[in-house]
Amino acid sequence: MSGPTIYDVATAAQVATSTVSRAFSQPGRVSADTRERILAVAAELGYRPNPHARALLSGKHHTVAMVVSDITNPHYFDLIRGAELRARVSEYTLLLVNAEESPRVEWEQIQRLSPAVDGFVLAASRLPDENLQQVAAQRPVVLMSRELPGLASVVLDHVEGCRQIVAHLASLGHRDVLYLSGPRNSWMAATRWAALRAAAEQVGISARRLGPFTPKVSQGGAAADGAVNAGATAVVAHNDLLAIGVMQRLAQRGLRVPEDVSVVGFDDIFAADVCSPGLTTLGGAHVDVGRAAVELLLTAGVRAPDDQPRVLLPTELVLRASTGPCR
Amino acid sequence: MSGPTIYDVATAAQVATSTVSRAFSQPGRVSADTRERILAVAAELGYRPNPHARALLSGKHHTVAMVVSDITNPHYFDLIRGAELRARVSEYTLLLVNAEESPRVEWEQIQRLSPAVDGFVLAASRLPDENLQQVAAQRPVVLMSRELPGLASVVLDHVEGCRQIVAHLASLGHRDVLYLSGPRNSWMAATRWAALRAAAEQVGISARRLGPFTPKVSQGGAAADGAVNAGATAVVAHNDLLAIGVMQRLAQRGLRVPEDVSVVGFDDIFAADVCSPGLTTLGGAHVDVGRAAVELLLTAGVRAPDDQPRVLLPTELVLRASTGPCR
DNA sequence: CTGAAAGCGCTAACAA
DNA sequence: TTGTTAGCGCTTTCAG
Repeated sequence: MSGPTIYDVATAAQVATSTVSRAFSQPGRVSADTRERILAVAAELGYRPNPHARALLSGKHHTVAMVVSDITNPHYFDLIRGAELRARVSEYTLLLVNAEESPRVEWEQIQRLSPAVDGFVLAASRLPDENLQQVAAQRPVVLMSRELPGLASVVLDHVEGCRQIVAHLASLGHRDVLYLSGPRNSWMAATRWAALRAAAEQVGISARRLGPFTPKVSQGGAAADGAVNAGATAVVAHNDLLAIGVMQRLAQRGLRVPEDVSVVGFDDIFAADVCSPGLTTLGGAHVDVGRAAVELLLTAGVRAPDDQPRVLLPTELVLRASTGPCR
Repeated sequence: MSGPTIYDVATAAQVATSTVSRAFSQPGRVSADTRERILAVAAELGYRPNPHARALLSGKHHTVAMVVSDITNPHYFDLIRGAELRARVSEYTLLLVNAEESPRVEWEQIQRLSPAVDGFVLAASRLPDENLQQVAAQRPVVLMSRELPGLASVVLDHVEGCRQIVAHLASLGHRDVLYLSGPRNSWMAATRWAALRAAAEQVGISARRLGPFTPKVSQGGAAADGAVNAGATAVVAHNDLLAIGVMQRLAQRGLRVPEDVSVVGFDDIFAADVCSPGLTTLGGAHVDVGRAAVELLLTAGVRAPDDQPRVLLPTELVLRASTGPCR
């Protein structure tokens, strides 16, 4: 059932359990040959250290929990991949949990896992600020795609990215952009809208907003109809999924992209490259976001609460066929 | 640091630690009012049971590890989602690990995690049969997208699916199908080839094979060139990613899909629906595969080794524009 | 450099 | 129904 323990190894190797323990955790503090003998015996017996027992005493679990606000969204998979990658490098285990877009579920999961992990990386957390602060008081936390003063975070530079989007659209002659907004409690949605609006003002064009929409393909229909009704010449959808849904509905209604309406998305998911027309979208190294978040968590050591790093990764406006000159 | 323990709760509630323990794990075996008092005190103190301590003694970890052969492949996302979903229902934690297409990494990860989880679900495992048997000897295991006598498994019915593909192609007048094969150590690749071949024979057309190819978009170029060189009129790619890569290369070379070559994929990933032409592909409820695998694992209880369930889920041939009459 | 012994937080007999 | 008492497998003082 549950394999050999250090006792078995100690007996077989004729040493004390503590020596076996040291042979594994502090190789320096055991003489070379005893250690060798122990390792040999351990290997022969098929001994595996029990992570639970280890964690119980040491308080180190070698585990980080990643909470994703909606595991359904393909965009998050790059974050997950990056996080998994970085965790593995340090021989940490990545625990994946889905919050199902529900702050309550997110909170419960975090509370449940809290005593068993070294820290949390939260992807696009939907928790209110106060709750985030509470979590941070218990365990190291790194936010992804969200910022909060006092907490470490990794985000793509959407302010700059939105500026690029608006500049691109303006250069094509558009005098107005319509933002199809994401979920109400999404920090990202608020950030993008603010950035879009500011950028628009700066170049002297108007910015409007519609929504919120659940950022899925299926919601694209409603969003598209709203956009048409608003007489938009250029729409910026909260993410690529929504953008693709918008394009599908537009095509269905006989409107051409980009001749009648230009469409821009966010995330640069794989589908944005293969759909037609190809979707102009704000991409970035999402894998690096995941990677950096775990990196920050693992090195969280001794940073003061008022000295939490905010990592800003560059975005990249990927131009494809969905944007064109204003009609 | 590490919150209150049952001792703190016991003291505060004026009961023994065992009573506190019972109040949480066997609510029935404690009088209603003492339990209520305990829970109240626990809540007030912010007590959270420590999963490690619990696991150490009980041997139940409430955790299942999911090992994915290549987390890069979007197809697995559905499996992951399904697994996460089912795990959550039973308040199990899903531990996600990536094997990076390497049997060695896969083996090491499994060994490392083995003492800390209740079982494994292995997605498209690349391990040789013997290793799988060894793993199964230590812990309950459920295979996804792979079968092995003596082990529980959940797979889509590719035999039937391949028959549908071949029938579809034959009905369009194709007299030959070319399978662009997946990785050499992929059970799926072998299964698909065997099924395709058998189905082709049955309807009296020829089947050929090229590869193996790493099933990524980037490999589609080589696969496409090989297919053209072989004079194929219909190709069946190991997955949608490869199929999309093939279509891109074909377009680049001025060949039309489906007029010159029909293309079929596997998995029905999101991109298959939005690429152009839309990709005909063998889909299925992948989320259910993930769900069923975890389900099987959690109910693994007392099944004999020779009585391991093999769940076969239906496939569905999704017809899109990439297949057409033979030229 | 190595051994003895005391727990980490919790559960599971066994009593009461 | 509740309390007492051993541990689960490991790390970590503290001696030797």
